[in-house]
Amino acid sequence: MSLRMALLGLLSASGPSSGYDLTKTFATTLNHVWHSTHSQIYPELGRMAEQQLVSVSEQGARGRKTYAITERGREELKRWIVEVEPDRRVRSVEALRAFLLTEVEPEQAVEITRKESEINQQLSAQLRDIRARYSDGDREPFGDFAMEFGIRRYDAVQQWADWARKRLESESAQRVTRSAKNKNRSSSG
Amino acid sequence: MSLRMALLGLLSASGPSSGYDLTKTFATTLNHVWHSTHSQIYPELGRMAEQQLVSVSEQGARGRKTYAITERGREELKRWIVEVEPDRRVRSVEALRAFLLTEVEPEQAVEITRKESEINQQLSAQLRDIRARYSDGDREPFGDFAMEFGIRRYDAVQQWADWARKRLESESAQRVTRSAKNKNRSSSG
DNA sequence: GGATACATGTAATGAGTTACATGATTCC
DNA sequence: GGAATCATGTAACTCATTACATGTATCC
Repeated sequence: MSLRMALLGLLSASGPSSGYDLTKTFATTLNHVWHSTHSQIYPELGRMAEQQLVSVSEQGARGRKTYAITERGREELKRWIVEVEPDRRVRSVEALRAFLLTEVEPEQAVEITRKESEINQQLSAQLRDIRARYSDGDREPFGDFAMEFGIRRYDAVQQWADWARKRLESESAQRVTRSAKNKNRSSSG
Repeated sequence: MSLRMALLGLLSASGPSSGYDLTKTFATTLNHVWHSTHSQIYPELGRMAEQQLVSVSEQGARGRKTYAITERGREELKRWIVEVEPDRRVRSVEALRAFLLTEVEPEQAVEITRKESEINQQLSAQLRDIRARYSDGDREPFGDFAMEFGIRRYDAVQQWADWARKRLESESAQRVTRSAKNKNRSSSG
């Protein structure tokens, strides 16, 4: 249902749009929220039209269909937001990698956390950028809460990665120190 | 591949286990990392055995099969961790709800953020608990990085929810103040 | 006339969920 | 003997990804 609700939310907030328009929004803003692509979006819009959650409000050039949210669609959306218990089952590749981090050589683990920090910093910056552009009048009314959510999540992962790298490096340092001591002991014994 | 790598990681770190054992670990610790259940785990172990990433090291009572990671499995696991670029496509119901928050009445939005904060606090506490028990000797060697990751992520969402609730409440307050002023104006005019 | 962007679709495959199904052992 | 737990499996369905497929309008 999430893809469906994301589509209804966009149609509600930004007004009537084509599948093509919606796909572009999914590729930019919504990419930080709920990823999807046209091969999922077009058939879903079709099913939603069948069920009268949206209507084809206009047919334009190049086969363009403009969809609008219906009253039924709006009701469904609101009902879902307040009534449906969110699915909290976690499936996070980042968390899994964290889980598996000690399976590889310490130097490789350090490199992974370094990269993870870098990428999450970039993603956070990307979102801050989108937010800055929105604030300049171009503002969609409902973006703020989601952007803040995304920024905080990316920042948290970045901070985790920095913490993990430091921990890995201090462990390596201890190992080096220990092996240096062993060397001294064996050469002096 | 993620389910497969989670299974290889568990077999590598905790030693030979049955599908049943692995399923229990998925239901507890790994639930905060990569959710899965027996109906996915059993067939996957079968496919992994076919491909010699694991071997059936023992057959016990009640049809119990104990799987062990093979050298090939270990290589595959390490290769995946360091070489395979993680899929960063986001699909987060929490972020989506944040996105849709302004579609419902302010009071409902406040209630949603209140609940979100509460639940994430509980999830964070749950993980801290698991970590505390691990520290008491029972320690699996590789849990720390993933637990820290999960705790930070839950805490970030909790903090977002608190921030969002405050923002929603101050907006409501402003609306109330404004409507009170309008009332005064109309009654005095 | 050719490149680019607009615009929509479908088919095959893979991953994940829910429900169904069965049987063995242990504890009381 | 009955309940609980151990233990493994499969089938139907939904959701998501990748690749294939086609055609139009605009800009240069």
